Amino acid sequence: MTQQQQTRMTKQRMVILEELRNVHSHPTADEVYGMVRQRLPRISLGTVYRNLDLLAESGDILKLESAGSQKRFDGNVTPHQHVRCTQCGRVGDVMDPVLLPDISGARAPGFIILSGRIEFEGVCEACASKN
Amino acid sequence: MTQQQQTRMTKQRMVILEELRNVHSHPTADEVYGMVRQRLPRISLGTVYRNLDLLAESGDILKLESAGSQKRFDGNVTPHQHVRCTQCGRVGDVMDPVLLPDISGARAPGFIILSGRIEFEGVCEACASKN
DNA sequence: TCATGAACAGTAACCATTACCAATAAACAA
DNA sequence: TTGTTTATTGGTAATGGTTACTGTTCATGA
Repeated sequence: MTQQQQTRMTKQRMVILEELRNVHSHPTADEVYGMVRQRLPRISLGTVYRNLDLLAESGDILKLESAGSQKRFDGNVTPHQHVRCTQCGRVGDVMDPVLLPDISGARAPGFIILSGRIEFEGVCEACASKN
Repeated sequence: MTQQQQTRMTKQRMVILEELRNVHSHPTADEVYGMVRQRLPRISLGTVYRNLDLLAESGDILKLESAGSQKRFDGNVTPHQHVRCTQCGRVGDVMDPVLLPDISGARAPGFIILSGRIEFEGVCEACASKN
């Protein structure tokens, strides 16, 4: 990971990052907690939250702020797009990114537009089979 | 508003809808509460939440689920796009919608993609002048 | 005008997240 | 290797947005 002055590579931070990179499920903080606890049973939930924030800030992981009551995290920082299940909130990766059109002309009164992205919505298989 | 069987047009629901239509600020539930309380001082916050959900479900208003800790609401249901200030969460309208590219070919393993939209991020003037 | 039950006000509960603090352990110098 | 510094931890309490509950009220159709 990107080492910065005054940040220490703790075992907890290391394991969180590893677990997140080993998985494609875009887990919530709570789910990360469950994963990490299998290797570090005494880790606290606060530590997980703190490290997820730090890792997102340093750019080692992605924090998916898109809709839903819980935030989700992604160990894959290469550019790609996401679908979110409108029923359960689960997030998946879109295979071939749809090209974002030129947004340089976009204007919004009272705002400076910095970026834009495409957000997909849909239904995951688990939810689809329930209906 | 779209009248449905077994839903009653209460004064509270009416005022919430009116206030939301009179404003372009995409308020949070709490801000709607503040606005409505000037006309109905005894309304409860729970009533505001309940009606915002019902109005969104009936399509009379928009619930902006996009990132941020608080949900925001929009009385303008004609198709348009939004910018969100990454610092304060404020939401603004994009003037001329950027055309969403064809997403019919988008694939995501384990998901059925139903829709896509462009989300803008930026900084609002209030936050920009603070820096 | 009356009867019915959807919706209300007020309040408690919920849940994801953040803050706090004494104890621990990375990182670096000696 | 040992000691010092202080970022980070575990455990827990607090926060804040939202939802659920309950007895009361009032919109609606007969």
